[in-house]
Amino acid sequence: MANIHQIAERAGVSVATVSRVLNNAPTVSPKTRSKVESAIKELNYQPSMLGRNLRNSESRLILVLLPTFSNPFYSEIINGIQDTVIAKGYNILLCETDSRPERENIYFNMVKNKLADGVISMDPTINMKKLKELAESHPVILCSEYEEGGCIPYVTVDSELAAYQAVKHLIQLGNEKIALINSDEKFLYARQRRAGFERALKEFSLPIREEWIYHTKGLDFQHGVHAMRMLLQQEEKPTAVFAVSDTLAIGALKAINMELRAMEPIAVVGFDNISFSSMTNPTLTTVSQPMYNMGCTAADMLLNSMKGERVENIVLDHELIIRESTMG
Amino acid sequence: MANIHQIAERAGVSVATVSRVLNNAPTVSPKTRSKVESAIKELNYQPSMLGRNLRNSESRLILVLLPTFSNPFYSEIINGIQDTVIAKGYNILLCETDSRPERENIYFNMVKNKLADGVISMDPTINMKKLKELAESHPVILCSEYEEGGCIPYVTVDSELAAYQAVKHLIQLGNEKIALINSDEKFLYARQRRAGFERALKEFSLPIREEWIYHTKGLDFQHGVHAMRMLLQQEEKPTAVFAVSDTLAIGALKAINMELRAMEPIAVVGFDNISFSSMTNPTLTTVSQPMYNMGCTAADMLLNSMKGERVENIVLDHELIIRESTMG
DNA sequence: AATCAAATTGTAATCGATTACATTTAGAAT
DNA sequence: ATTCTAAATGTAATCGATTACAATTTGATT
Repeated sequence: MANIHQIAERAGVSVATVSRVLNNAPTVSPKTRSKVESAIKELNYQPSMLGRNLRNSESRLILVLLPTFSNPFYSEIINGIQDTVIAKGYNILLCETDSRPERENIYFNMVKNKLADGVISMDPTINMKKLKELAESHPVILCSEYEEGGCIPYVTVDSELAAYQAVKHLIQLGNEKIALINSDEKFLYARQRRAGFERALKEFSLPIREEWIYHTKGLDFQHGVHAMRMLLQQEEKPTAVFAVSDTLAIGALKAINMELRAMEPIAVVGFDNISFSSMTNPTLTTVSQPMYNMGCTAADMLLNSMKGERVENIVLDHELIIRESTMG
Repeated sequence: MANIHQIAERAGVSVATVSRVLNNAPTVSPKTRSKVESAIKELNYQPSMLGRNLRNSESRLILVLLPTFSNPFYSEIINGIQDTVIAKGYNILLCETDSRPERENIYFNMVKNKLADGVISMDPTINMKKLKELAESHPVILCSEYEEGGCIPYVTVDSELAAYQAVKHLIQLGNEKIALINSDEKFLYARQRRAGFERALKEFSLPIREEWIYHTKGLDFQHGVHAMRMLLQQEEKPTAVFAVSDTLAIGALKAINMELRAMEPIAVVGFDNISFSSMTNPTLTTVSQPMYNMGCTAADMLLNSMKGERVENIVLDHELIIRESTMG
């Protein structure tokens, strides 16, 4: 592959002029420009990003941290990020941390090593202390999961309110025995959704019963199945369930289908509106997060932050999507 | 951020020695090494990948092309690729082409520009001509979708055989009216799965009826729903369906549930064994592809190819997973 | 023709690492 | 003490681009 010197030689100009043509500098005469352009064509030249990146001290790569590829929730967000950054000449380096701390270090180093110009983290399990340290010297944005009162800008939805509305919906349907399938409350979103759950119960003077609150060890379908099985073993069974993730809710639906063929149905509400949620039987009532838009927003915020602008936190709107799982 | 010269100065050695320490060269004396190491610690130094990459003329990035994030089939493969390449000090640049040709060009240029050292393509819609051109000068591996008799090494499963076995399973269950929900037959896998479908029918002297073969315009659930609706409008309805993707099969299941509450069930077989396929109601009989392993294999092949080794095509084993959707 | 400012082009330093080759040092053998 | 070899270290070129600054060209004006 040719380099810039060979182009310069071929076109009979200096490397500076070739570089100017490559970067559309206005001070190149038309004749010179076309000489250079034809040399580029003849030698099938592509400027090396390696040289350019070193000189410009940037990689034009955005690091995106996510806990797992297997939750479709993240796929949509990634779509938004990708569309936004590509339009600005950036690309994304997708990194699944799998909640493994040693992976985290690899990725943090990539930023320090200048292999990435900025970071969008969607990983609730991330080491916040280290991330904050990184954020002091590099652009970082949190997407979906964030830190209250922290210094890293974020885009998210109002989880507490959404949970409140979801549970209120269940109550207004006549349910008085409502269970919560939550993930680990070390995550902020889990604490917030629980808070919304409790606010709704209190507002209608319903008791909060610990035996109807189940904490899962992960967000996979199977965890939802298991959680629901445990809830169904209670002597007094709940009549409705709010799960903090669609994957859990879909697992719960599965468990209900398996265990209770003949019994009265149990209402289920999920969270995220992943595309599967309209394919289940019954279809799933859920809180729709604007995932694609959240991705775009996070990317815009990061790009602005990289330009040195101050960016404000953003809370996007959610929406309760009512489907069959809460319609008897 | 400090650079190698500052470390050299601080440690009282030359940059060459610092570089040797960084790269674990055996010819550095223990004293010198520790001097350098403490300088590195004191200045909190991280070597710049930009400089290193330029000098070594590599990016240690692998480009992975996929048509979409929204099909979970790809998520698992990516897991395998990521685990494999990370272990060798590489990272992946995930690129969703969305079947948009202009995106393709961006990505091809990234390789020519040295922003990526090699390519794994899982995109059936890719411009094969351009990819072959690229493959002449850069390492490229095809994963899942490939080109028969082409020159680019691939890893895949035997789609024709798997489809044959899936349809044979339906026939042995007593079904004589079997429909096919296929995607566009411009894709090799679609042609192969159709061939397997036809082989099974012929073997049992069943007619191939064009009105029971539906071609979708995509792989989303909704396409499966629509396809099944069309099939159910036939005056003579099929009693079983083979869909070439789990997403289509799950959509078909949904359509069956919606349209036929009281009728005798229609057996459904899918393809891929995505995790959601065990959460549907009924659970889905499907052909399991070793997705994680396929990712690992593709990554290994690419890494070997980058080392200059010749790599052979690999066909991995599949397995028919029988679940409720073919159990009456 | 001479002068001058503006437009264009070139020279060479620079980004931060690696490494071939040259040089110095250490330690053993005489 | 001298010589020699092996080990350790240093010097400087190199990868391929960008860009400040210098130098040259152009063309209008007098």
